[in-house]
Amino acid sequence: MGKRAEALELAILGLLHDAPLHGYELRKRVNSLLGWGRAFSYGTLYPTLKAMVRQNYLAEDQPVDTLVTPAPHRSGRRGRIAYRLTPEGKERFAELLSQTGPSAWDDEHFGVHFAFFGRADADTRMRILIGRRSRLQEKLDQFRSALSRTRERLDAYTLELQRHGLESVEREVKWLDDLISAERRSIDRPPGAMPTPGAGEPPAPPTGNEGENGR
Amino acid sequence: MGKRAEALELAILGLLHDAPLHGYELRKRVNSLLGWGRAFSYGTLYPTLKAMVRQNYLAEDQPVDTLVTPAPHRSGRRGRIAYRLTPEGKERFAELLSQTGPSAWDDEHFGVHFAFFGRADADTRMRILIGRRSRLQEKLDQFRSALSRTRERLDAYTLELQRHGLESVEREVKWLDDLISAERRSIDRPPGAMPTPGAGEPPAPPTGNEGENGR
DNA sequence: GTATGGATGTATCGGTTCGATACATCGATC
DNA sequence: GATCGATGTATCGAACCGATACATCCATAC
Repeated sequence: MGKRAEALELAILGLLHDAPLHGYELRKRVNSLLGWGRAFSYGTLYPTLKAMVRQNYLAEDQPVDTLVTPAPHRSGRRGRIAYRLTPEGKERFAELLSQTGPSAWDDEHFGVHFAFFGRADADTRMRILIGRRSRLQEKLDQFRSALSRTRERLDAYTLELQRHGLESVEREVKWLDDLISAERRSIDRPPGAMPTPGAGEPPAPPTGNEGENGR
Repeated sequence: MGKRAEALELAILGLLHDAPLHGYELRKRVNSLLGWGRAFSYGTLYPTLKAMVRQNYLAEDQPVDTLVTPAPHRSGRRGRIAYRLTPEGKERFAELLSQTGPSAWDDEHFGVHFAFFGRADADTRMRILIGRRSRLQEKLDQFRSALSRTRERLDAYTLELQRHGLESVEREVKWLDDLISAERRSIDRPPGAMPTPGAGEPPAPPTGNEGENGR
């Protein structure tokens, strides 16, 4: 199926879980949900939607030509097709949601999985966070060794690029560490507790995070 | 030609500028040069190399079967093809290097261009940095407006994902600001000055950068 | 009133790019 | 002396993007 379409499938299932949507809106939401990453194109979205209909995860609600807006003199407005989750779709969502392994913590997948963490159980959350962390740790290691191997023969700009890349990954690891310890705390505590490891929340800063969030 | 292959072309020209390399090594260097981003596959590299040979930017040095390593009893070792820059290739490199515009500060392109900043003139550098900054500012704006539009109906995890994404972009803008002011300073100063806006260099920290680079 | 332009919407097509794989040599380790 | 992993070139089918076509709605300006 392709890694990217796999991530898209989860995103679609998750977004349609609460309310039916049509393609255009769906795409906007998917892409703002994963704001930082690459955007999905229609050329990926529509074929994926059709495939999911074929597999019976989704159903199409054709609007026939009835009132979309209760406007007068409506006749043949180009219908917008609302996609709705079937029971099989809900099952599929649960299945994808609970899966751990590389297909959950790869660069392509992690964001979507994280976005729907609220619907996953604590065990799955923890496994994915740990997996993602060690994935990044790997990346960090080869980064550092490549850097130390070639430091002499790099000019200032290339070196700065490497340094910045390294710092970004380090920062992400730190973020994950905070999330992980927040999860651990909420396991020991009543299950109604929220993570909120961000900057600005008064109650329980995760570890020792400086809130140097100027402006 | 495709945006991605365009970036690859510049990377190849830049890496071969000093010394010829063969495909395997070339791929490793390209991908470690742009460490953070997506890696290029052979399925992209080899066709691109062939196209560049066809356009006369590169020449292939077939090793025939001579000594690659001065080992004894050599005969028909599978030759590794070293790619070498032609004069036209050098011209092409200069041309790509000096171009500004979206094709220099897009997500796909910025990293490669920055990596070879040392070979570009100060004017080009500044234009690309400014362009990149405003590109990120755009992204920041739509990020923030999307966030304020939907804040209420987001659960804690989705919100945290958004917050983290936003923070990453903000951090990148800050990085660019430091680079830009370092560039400005080195324009007023003698042209032999180095940027070195990173953490750890004693001389001239760019603005007010905290070096909280623990471990 | 109407045109011009932009947001909303569905859909497809050509070409680019990926991921997996085949194939082959080399050095090491057991 | 065989098995393994790294090095190396190369290709193919499938996945994916980007651009575009087409159509309706609604604002604002003319």
